[in-house]
Amino acid sequence: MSTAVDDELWSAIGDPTRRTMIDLLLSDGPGTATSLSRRLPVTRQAVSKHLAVLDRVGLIHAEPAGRERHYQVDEAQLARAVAQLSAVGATWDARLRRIKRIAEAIERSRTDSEGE
Amino acid sequence: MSTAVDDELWSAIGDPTRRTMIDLLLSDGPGTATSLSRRLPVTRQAVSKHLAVLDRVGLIHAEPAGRERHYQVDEAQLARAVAQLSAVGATWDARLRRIKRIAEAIERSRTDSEGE
DNA sequence: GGTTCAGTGCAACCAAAGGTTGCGAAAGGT
DNA sequence: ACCTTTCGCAACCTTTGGTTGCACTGAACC
Repeated sequence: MSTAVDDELWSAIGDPTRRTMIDLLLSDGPGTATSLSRRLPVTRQAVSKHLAVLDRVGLIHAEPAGRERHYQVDEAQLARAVAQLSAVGATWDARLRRIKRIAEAIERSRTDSEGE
Repeated sequence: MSTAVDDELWSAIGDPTRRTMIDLLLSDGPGTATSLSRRLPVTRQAVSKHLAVLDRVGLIHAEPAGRERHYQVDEAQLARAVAQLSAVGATWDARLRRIKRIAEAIERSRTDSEGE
């Protein structure tokens, strides 16, 4: 099912603000806490905390540049996260399909014995 | 990007306990707060709250049966959630690929001008 | 060199969410 | 009738996302 490490990644990308931040870092390239906060409805400090969380799980890494800290997405780690997303999706999808097959089988056997 | 409705679905399936609950409801069929709590590391009340959350966003629905309340996954809604999961995954995947292409292009132009 | 300005980090504080315990109420089995 | 099981509600604790306020540092400008 899901391990502790998986849950860390999940909870990291589960937050809507952090998802948007990853989106921004991917679409606009590396950015700082201040630059990100300008494009988000939260303060710089909130962004800074989120960056710390994402950094801890390895989804991004910082690169000090003078007085700024440039954050950048770790592509390999994000690829891993995406893989886990699709894995859960695939699991649920498969179970939904199985349930549907069973439901259809029941429906068939019910209509088969309808004339009794 | 992400709408408010999307975020509701996300935060619903973002919680590890709720994800496991959905897993259990899919694999073992309908269940009650008590039956689920027996297979989870949390109390019945915690499970009950999660069930309420999942019910509010429509991912599951309850069916009162005597003194019990049987909860069951809403397949259509879960299918929608899965679609959103894979949508985000696909977006990030595409951006990762684009970044990789750009990086390779830069690498090429760098090695081209290496002999100067 | 000193002043000023933008970017950061740290600490205190607040509200919401996940989790717990304790209790009373209602449906079932004996 | 009694006891058990399941549930819902309320109070409480802890974590987390968010805020404000302040002190610090690198860079630019005089």
